[in-house]
Amino acid sequence: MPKTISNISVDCVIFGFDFKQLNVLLVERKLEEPKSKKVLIDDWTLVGYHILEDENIDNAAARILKSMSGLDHVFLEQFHTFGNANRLNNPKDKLWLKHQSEGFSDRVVTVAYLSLIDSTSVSLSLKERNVKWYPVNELPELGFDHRKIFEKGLDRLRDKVRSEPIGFELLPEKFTISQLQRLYEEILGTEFDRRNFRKKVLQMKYVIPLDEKQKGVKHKPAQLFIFSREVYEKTKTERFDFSV
Amino acid sequence: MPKTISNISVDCVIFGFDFKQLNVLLVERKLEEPKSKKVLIDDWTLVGYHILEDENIDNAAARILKSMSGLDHVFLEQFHTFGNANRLNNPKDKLWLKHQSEGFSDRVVTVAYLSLIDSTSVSLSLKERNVKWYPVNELPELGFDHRKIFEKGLDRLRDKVRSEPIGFELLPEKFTISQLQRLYEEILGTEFDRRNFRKKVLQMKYVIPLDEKQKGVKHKPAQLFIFSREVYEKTKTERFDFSV
DNA sequence: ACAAAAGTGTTCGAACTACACCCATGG
DNA sequence: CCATGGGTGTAGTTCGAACACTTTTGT
Repeated sequence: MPKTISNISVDCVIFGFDFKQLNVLLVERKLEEPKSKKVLIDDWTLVGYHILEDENIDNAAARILKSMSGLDHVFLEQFHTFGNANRLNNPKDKLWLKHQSEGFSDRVVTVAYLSLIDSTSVSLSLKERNVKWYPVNELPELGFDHRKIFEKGLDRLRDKVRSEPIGFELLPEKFTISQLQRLYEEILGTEFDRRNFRKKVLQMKYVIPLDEKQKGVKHKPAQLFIFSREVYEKTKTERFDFSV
Repeated sequence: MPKTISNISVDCVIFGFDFKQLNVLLVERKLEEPKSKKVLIDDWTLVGYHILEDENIDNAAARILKSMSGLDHVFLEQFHTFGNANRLNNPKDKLWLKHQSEGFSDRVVTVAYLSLIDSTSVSLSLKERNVKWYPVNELPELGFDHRKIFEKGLDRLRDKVRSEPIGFELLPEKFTISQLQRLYEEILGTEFDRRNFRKKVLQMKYVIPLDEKQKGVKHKPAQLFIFSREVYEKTKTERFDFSV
């Protein structure tokens, strides 16, 4: 294992969408008393790790994301750095850090990343550690200050999704308009009128209709679309608001 | 001097507005060869410093901001963390760090903050170190990677100003509508129609007209307004866009 | 045939754009 | 009295909200 920097880490809030719910990827954190097998810790955390010497922090996040999901080149963006002096001070976290004994400091600043992945393209079965998708509304107990980090990541996702077409990162390459609508409704916690939503999406020149339909559904198959970042970058315009 | 953490720092991009231009606060970085008086370094940096042991990073930023401006309780928000492994690797920066000899690491991760201050309420004259407002379009050479940090801070300001009423932080408590307009035009680099801008601002219930006019101007004195964050928080509504 | 989701158009009000003339003050 | 910026209204257009029925497929 290459040497790490003891007081700087990276944590990733990785979102996925299964066409029903918005989910976040968590890793189980479990610690047993060696002899008695008494469970000392059994909760969940975001995926994260310390950065390596001579490693850029963006690269550290990409490395960690890849190690968990197998994915490369997906949406990954820093959103906040958490550095309160006492953020790892609760007993469970101190116990965990002591047992890890990998030379981590007890004053760790962590840089948090938002990641959006097409969870249909990922299978988690291979992992040694227990890794699981949890619906964002039904999270288990989280270790460290990861509840707070998660909340801020979700806030950031909600903000960004409102002003930039990043929702597509959570869908497969080809998607239907109502999948897109359900995604936005899940993220924002609202409902949209189907006709108006469709009208709005069809105006977006970067959402491109295919000559192709859904298959194997037991209702009228929907048309498939792809998102073109290229068209988006070419046609985007600035917008002035600071709402009334 | 209390002990600092050698590899974590804070840098503040502090914006001010003088009713003509958007400015940023810089500190001179000067180093002379002790004997020959030859100037080895003479450039500028953002204001920043290492965080202290047991100090929250937000508090570090507030401390640094106060030490430079004398101001407390102003807009201050983390916007990005810069942690490339080689960010302090150029010769001037290495030289500077060596001469500082305060036990700083050569691999420093810095958490950058955006700060908006009413520069009419600040006088810089008292400072020992050379501190100066520079128009954002006429910056001198910046040390370290501070040019990049500044650019990202300005981007963030432009983003935020579009969706939240934070521009008011750059104005005195009482301001006129055309001061507000000039501010937005400076930040966004655009021009607005005077009548439409006024109409839009008057719709905002959180911009409150006073029974008071400008004094000492050699034209028709303008009405003064104040911004009410309280009214804003009460009346704000979410907005869905991801623009066409 | 039925269940399930896809697809489609119109009307109304709100908001945005463009645009030109008179007013109050200091010098 | 002149220079400077303050203050005002209207018409045309675009954009968003509300709302119901028909179509296609699998079972």
